[in-house]
Amino acid sequence: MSHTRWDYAKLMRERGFRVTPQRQLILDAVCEGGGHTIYDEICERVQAKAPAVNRATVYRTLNFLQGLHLIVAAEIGGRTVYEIAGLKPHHHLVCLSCGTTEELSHDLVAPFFDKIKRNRHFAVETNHLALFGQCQRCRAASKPRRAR
Amino acid sequence: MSHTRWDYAKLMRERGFRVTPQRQLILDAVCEGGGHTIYDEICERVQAKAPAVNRATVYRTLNFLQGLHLIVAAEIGGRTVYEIAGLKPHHHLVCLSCGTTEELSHDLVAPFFDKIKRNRHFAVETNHLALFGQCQRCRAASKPRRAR
DNA sequence: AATGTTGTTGCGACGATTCGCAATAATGAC
DNA sequence: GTCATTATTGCGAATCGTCGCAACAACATT
Repeated sequence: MSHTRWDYAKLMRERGFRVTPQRQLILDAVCEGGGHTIYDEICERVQAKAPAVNRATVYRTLNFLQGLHLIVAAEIGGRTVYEIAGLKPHHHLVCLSCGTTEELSHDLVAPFFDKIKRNRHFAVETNHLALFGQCQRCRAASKPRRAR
Repeated sequence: MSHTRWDYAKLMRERGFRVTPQRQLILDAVCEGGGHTIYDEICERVQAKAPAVNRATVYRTLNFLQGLHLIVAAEIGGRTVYEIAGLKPHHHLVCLSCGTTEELSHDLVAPFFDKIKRNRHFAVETNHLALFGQCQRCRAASKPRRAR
């Protein structure tokens, strides 16, 4: 499991938080997803091992883990997706016509963030950007934006 | 009221939609906010004039007005903020330490979107981007990220 | 001005998410 | 290992945003 690379237990205790089975299970569940994982998948994996874990606990823990920067969240297609943090930052292009999402490498984004740092002295930390627009195919077909 | 510049009534009728008091009130309410307005403020202003307007109608109308590009929405600090569209597209830098938001001109962003179009053949339409990070002052003071 | 058509609204209900609080259990001190 | 402290959980209730549907009202036609 890739998250064992960071000593998350130590990190939590250092800041006065407690390491609970629920938190470990939920962190594992996000990890098992590999890439993007939605709330339902997380709940499913957690409850397979511990059916008694409460819905509210899952929500609270996901926010908590975000606060520790152990996981990151992004809004894609109206859903919140989670993934383990610390991987290379990456981004998404979401088509407003057909709804598909493509990956956008950080290499293309980094110079833009650098420019903001130089011009505005603001250090962007967003590492999971979602940009909306029209993909190549839909643009060629000039498909209308679909209702959301 | 700045939105009277666009003949929104004509725009609606041309596309087969109807101009209702509710839609006018809600558009006014967004307008009165000047800059960013959240749902609660809109509701408050609308219900001051017409207490019977339903919650669902406000939500539906806000989406509707977005569809017509009369208003734009953005996620800032976990809240959805609305403002009158038609102004020059602009963006925001939100500081994770002190919570302040600065404006980011589209001039700085446009070349980035152009690059994406050239490289990925994807036409970004996001006209209200929010980037998170640390502002100059907090970076100098190396303030920690505040809890959310 | 009266009428018919049909886009909109208000309502109630639903699932999703958050919140307050008492019970529980992780942690440090002994 | 036992105990005290208090962060965290589970629970139920409250809130948020959306949906289906019947009643309503905007608008074109006459």
